[in-house]
Amino acid sequence: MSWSKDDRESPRGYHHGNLKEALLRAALELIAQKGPAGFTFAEAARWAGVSPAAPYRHFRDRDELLASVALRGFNQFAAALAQAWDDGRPEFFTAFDRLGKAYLEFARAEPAYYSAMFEAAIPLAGNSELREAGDRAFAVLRAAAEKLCAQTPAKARPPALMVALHIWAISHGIASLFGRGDAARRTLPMSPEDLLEAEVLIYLRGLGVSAAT
Amino acid sequence: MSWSKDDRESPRGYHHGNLKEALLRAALELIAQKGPAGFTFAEAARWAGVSPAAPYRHFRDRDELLASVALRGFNQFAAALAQAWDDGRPEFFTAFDRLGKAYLEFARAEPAYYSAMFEAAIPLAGNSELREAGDRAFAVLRAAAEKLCAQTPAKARPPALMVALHIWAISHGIASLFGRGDAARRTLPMSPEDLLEAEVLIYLRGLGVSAAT
DNA sequence: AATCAATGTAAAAGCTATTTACATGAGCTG
DNA sequence: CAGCTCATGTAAATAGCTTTTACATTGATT
Repeated sequence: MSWSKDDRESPRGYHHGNLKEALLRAALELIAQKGPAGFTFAEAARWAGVSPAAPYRHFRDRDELLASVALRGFNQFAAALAQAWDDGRPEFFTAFDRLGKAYLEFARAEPAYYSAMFEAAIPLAGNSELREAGDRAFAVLRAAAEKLCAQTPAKARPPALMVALHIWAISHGIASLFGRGDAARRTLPMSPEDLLEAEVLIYLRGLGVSAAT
Repeated sequence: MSWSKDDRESPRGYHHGNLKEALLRAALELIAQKGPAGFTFAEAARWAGVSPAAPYRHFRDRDELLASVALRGFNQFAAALAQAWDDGRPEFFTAFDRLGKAYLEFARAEPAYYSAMFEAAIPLAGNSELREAGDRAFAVLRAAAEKLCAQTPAKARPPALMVALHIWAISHGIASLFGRGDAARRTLPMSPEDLLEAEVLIYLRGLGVSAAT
């Protein structure tokens, strides 16, 4: 984070030049430090070196800034998942494993984004952009679930949508409960990654899909 | 909720008589309405009909009230889970199914408790009471996992602790993502209960445990 | 060069959190 | 029952946040 303490006071004239971006960065940093609840519009402004009223030229209110952070988070999340999944190449299991690890990696590396996305209780209604970004991220899980279902015994093939939701719930459950170092609310007998991998393997076996050893 | 709008203004003298309790109730109600972030110490005081400074006689600060709500939540949660599990009576599968439903039922019926418990980012350090209450709730899942593992083929019997964590992650994932009506961030092809039941059945099959039909 | 629109600022109103000094009265003590 | 004390409330003050409004500045456009 090269911008973590310096550019906030880079000399500037009356106009900031890139305030919107600066506010998004400041918000992200502040959320990382104090959680979505502790983050303050005024402090983000201070961070950017502008008056407390300036942010209102770029965001309707504090909540819209938070929603913008979440939006950016979903976009990065979708990109990270898509890159990890890589359309299932070179073959399903490796890609699927990468996908799970990427999920946890994102939650751990970007706890601020993750909590803005999933714990800030941002109302989806009236924010189609945000919903669509969330959908794009979910679409990756959905695509993986499709390929997973294809590996399943044709007799009792489950709906891919359901499987995608299951995978999501498992990943989110682990990321949310055990995935962020600071939140370490409980000491675990194994890493979140191992916990997730084991859980997914059991789930896959339940679906009748046997993992490559 | 018989106390939802009346007893807050029941005539009283200089002393409230039961302010601590009234504040806990007010906080719960306010969190239910506006989320843990929107809840305000001052408004809880107003709700109880006392001055904004009065609550400080009972809670160090706003966070301690929030933590007390979470504590009460964990206690009720533990009780609800324990009652549902009922030590696995009359037989494992019925009890296990009840347990899962009770988990979701709690998250839906008491979203305020649930979010105070899991989404308010209350630091566990220095609050052993809270941690212990959480542990008591988890102990129920743990006990169920023990009995579950007993049903498992002895050859590859997984550690009960791991299984308990898996069950918890699955349940929390579904409750947190899909379990609260208001949060309805996504339309589902099935109810959270059915989604959870299907997921658990698949997981159990993966463990080599076959459900009674 | 004159003007406009975008982007900042200053100041104010109305919240909230929290502290401090003071008030009240319930219950114990003698 | 009188008196005292301590728990529990209140009032008032400080400090910070959010948001609005009226005004200032300046980069761009014509």
